[in-house]
Amino acid sequence: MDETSKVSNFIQDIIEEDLRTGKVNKVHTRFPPEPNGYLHIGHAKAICIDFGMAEKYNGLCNLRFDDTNPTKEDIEYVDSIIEDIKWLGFDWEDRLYYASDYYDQFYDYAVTLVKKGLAYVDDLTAEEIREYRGTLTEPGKDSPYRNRSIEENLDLFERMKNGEFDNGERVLRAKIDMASPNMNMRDPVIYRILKAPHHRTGDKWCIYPMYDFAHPLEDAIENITHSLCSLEFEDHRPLYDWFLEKLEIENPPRQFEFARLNLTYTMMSKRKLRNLVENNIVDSWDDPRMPTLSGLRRRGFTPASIRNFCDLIGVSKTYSVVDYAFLEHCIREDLNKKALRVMAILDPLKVIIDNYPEDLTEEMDVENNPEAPETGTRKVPFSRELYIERDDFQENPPKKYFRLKPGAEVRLKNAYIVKCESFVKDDDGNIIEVHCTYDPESRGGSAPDGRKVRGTIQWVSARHAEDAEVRLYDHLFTKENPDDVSEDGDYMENINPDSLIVLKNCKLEPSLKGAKPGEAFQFIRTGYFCVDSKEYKKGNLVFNRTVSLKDTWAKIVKKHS
RNA sequence: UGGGAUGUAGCCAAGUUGGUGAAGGCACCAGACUUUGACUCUGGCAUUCGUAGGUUCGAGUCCUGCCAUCCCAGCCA
Repeated sequence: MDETSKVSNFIQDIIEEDLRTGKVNKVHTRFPPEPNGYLHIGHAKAICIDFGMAEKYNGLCNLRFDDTNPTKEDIEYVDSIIEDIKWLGFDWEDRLYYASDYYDQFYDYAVTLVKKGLAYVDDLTAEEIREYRGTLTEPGKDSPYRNRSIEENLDLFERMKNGEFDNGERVLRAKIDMASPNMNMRDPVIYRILKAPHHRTGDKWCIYPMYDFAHPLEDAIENITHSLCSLEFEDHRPLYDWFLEKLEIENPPRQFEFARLNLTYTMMSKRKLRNLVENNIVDSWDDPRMPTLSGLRRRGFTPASIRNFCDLIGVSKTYSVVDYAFLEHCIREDLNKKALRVMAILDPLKVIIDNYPEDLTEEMDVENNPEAPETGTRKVPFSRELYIERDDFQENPPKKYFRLKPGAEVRLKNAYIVKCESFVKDDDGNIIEVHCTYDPESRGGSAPDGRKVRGTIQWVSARHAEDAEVRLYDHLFTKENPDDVSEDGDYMENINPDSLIVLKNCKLEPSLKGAKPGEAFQFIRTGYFCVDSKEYKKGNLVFNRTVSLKDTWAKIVKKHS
């Protein structure tokens, strides 16, 4: 994608070697999601690797839904997965496939195995199969049905297909080695009876292939050259190769495994993410705090930032946990170039310029993005009563506080230099109003006498301000590892109670009134924000904080406290 | 105590057949610049590659032992 892809990784090394030796002529990969949940940032890594490797070496990458378990899968997930991959910017052209497209072929392959004496129908119950399998340190033992005749197996398997048996009554197993130190080779089940309608094949089938059987075959059918998956499938590779060998597949695909993505303060398990939704810890799969692609999208992350992130973290076989700050860096880097700068006050404090005419409004010129001068400028109204950020005034400030303080000057960005003359407190001692005078000679923000004003703050004209709700998001968990829990607790105890802070009384510059979902803004000196798409549909103007700006001052304050 | 894998800075991660300098990024620290305490820029940040030995003129790269961590006993993927 960019200059960083120069850095090599072991998969590139393999592909380059294969291309060099002529082992393969054209790289062909696939991304094979099971449509049983929403895609998350961990899938984005896999997508970037699968599609990225094909792209880099002028090959092809298929999108294939691995839909071999109708009890867990749904069309809803198919749709969301397609939307998310498109959003990331990858294209599979006309190569959208489903494992269910190959059910007839899988069945034939299974029959072939039976005919070769390499598969048999087992009548053991699930419970018995588990007992016969042995343990990690003890070998398993053969099922009493292991040596049925080929004819009987053929007959039984066909009757399984015809629906003559109930769920769980019989399975088809590969005949390999019950004493193998690799559990996956102890006569794995390859077909089970599942009397459940499938979202694509309806009720045509009541037996469904297992992943281990289907995967190498669908890869072979699609002429996949490099079947990339995550580390936990390493133990399955001998089985993957076994099927291809026994079924005499020519130019068989090969499987390579890489480490999946882990992020600090984040969980990737589909099951746990589902729990968050079901327990109303978040309000949906696309809650902006979720690591799902739909959540990140709603939060304001761009496809470019996520792809760049996936590029930068690299590919290896080392178990790793990437710092969330790395993701934040990537989105800041992208948005710094793209986001329009605007002024917004999240926690307003009224400022009155005593020597400014009551009913005057001036239109101040403000640059849209200094990082992209071609975006030009806009007019922002200025008047006697303004709002500034409550943080930007302090009665008794610490040293080196450059913002507004009694008797001192500060620059209102692109407007005037003002001096704090006095302030008003309510009965509880809260500052409710700051009175200033302005220097009429400093229009635009610079003083003709050349005096230096160190602090510059944002402002919004009170009578022109647009009211809006702003949602500040933070990590969903308080611990880097959400599963770092006490004796018999679970990750729920690490939920961050402040992961969402809703601010209802925010004052925005009037140009924000027309903001649309998908537009990125930098609220100057605060952070990057976007319009919440769901609230927008309901007619509400709500901004989500994508990520804050880096805050050196906060660091200094923290260090001295 | 079976099998498979992995161990390079706080984090991610390059290190091709062993050969003077242990890439790069994030984070962090120091400084410059600044009408965003942002951005940008400059400098710093592993005498050492899990560990103990061995081979070698020379090892992160080869050999041996040990240690640590992860994965596997679904009719899930």
